Amino acid sequence: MLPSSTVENYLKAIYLGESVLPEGQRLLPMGQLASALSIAPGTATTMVKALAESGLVEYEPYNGVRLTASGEKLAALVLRRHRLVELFLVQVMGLRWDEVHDEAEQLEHVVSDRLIERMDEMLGYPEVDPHGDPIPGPEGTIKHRELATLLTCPLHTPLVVTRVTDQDAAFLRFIESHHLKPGEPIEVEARDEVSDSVRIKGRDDQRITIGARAASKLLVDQP
Amino acid sequence: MLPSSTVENYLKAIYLGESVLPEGQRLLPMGQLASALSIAPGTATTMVKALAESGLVEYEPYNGVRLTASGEKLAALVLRRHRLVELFLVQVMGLRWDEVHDEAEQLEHVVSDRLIERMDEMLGYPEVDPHGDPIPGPEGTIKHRELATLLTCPLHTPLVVTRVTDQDAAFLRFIESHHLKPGEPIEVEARDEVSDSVRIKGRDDQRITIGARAASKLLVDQP
DNA sequence: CGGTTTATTTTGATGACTCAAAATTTATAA
DNA sequence: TTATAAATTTTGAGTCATCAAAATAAACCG
Repeated sequence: MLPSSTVENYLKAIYLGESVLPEGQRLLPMGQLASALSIAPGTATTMVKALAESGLVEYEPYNGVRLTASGEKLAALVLRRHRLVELFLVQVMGLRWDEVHDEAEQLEHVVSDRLIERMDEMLGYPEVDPHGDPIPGPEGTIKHRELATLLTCPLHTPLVVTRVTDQDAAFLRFIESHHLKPGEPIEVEARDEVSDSVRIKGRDDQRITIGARAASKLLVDQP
Repeated sequence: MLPSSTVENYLKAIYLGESVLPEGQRLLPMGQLASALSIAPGTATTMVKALAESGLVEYEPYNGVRLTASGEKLAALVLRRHRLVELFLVQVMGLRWDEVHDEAEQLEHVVSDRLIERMDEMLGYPEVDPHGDPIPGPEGTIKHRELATLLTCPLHTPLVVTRVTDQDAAFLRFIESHHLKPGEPIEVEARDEVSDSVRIKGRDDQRITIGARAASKLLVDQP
């Protein structure tokens, strides 16, 4: 039984949802899953029970859902396809990084293993996609690094943007126009609780202040 | 209302089915449609009635179905995506011509206009796909040429294979291994009713005899 | 603790697509 | 022309994925 696009989307959403959960917990609440997929809560419950039947998830009524080993592998493979496709569309097809997410969202369900491996080869076995998200290997193994956000990183320290965890096209264009794409050097000059903002020194010592919400979506690393 | 993959497949099958019909007729029988799509005859009837509701086809009970102008345009655009994708997979991705049909069968339903136009551009606005099938333009216009098959072409005349109208992978590999791909020079030496076969002189004067069934799938043109 | 809010699950229905098998129509041929 | 064969349509049912709204459980708070 190969999984339907719907099942793949559920697994992917659970995978991504789990990874944002506070340490320890690891059970994704149904409400969160439902809103990630833009479906009614009742629908999520029904589908998750079916996924549990198939051994792809563990389901605890009223508590939430988590992937089993096989569910996680499947989810990682969907993510692998998604991210390789994104990178391919940018690198080979010359599409803009803000327009590839939606396209990949469709392609991830139909692209064959054969084609994906060909893309992987053409791209030189890359480790991250255009947003800095890690690309799982062909076996579904993912190497993930702990990165600080602009809210948690040290101040006045040279850093490099390495990941942008939001696929909204307008946000991505904003990031690009201010030279904050993965790879760009950056330094946090100040954070202010009251104004809910972060001041950044970027390329050519340009200053820019962004909201905490946006800042939390930029992950940085030591250069 | 954008058409579902299912609707696209019906329109494509009707389009292709119509084109093989004996002159004049132009009404595709339900049975043929059903078997082209590998579905039960009753299912075809039901769906076709729905398509007629949407104005995509004309349906005459017990006689068959034909595309309306809008249905034909939609079908041509599906075919455009299918054929551009096939050519892209061969030319850019380096896949074999016998393995791209199935992949394109999936991709044709999800690939965006943006991406298709990009492929078209990268390929230099090609007119035919790897099997010699014509690629409809972005408006759904198709330029089609009358070609003879190996059963109808003149004997002892230099010709060029220009189209192979069968997507079966084994057949395509056979064609390739005997240098009968589109572009190859060829000459029909003899036809024999009794043995139901055709003798061909190909590249380097190599002789090969194939069945009439197979011969009817090779279209040729004056060099 | 007890009442209220919030999250989750259940219930009943729907739409798109499919099948198998029965009923019907059309075509064929003796 | 009339019986038989072949093609087509109808009928009844099933699957998958979804929703809205009612019922229930859990969490929160004064």
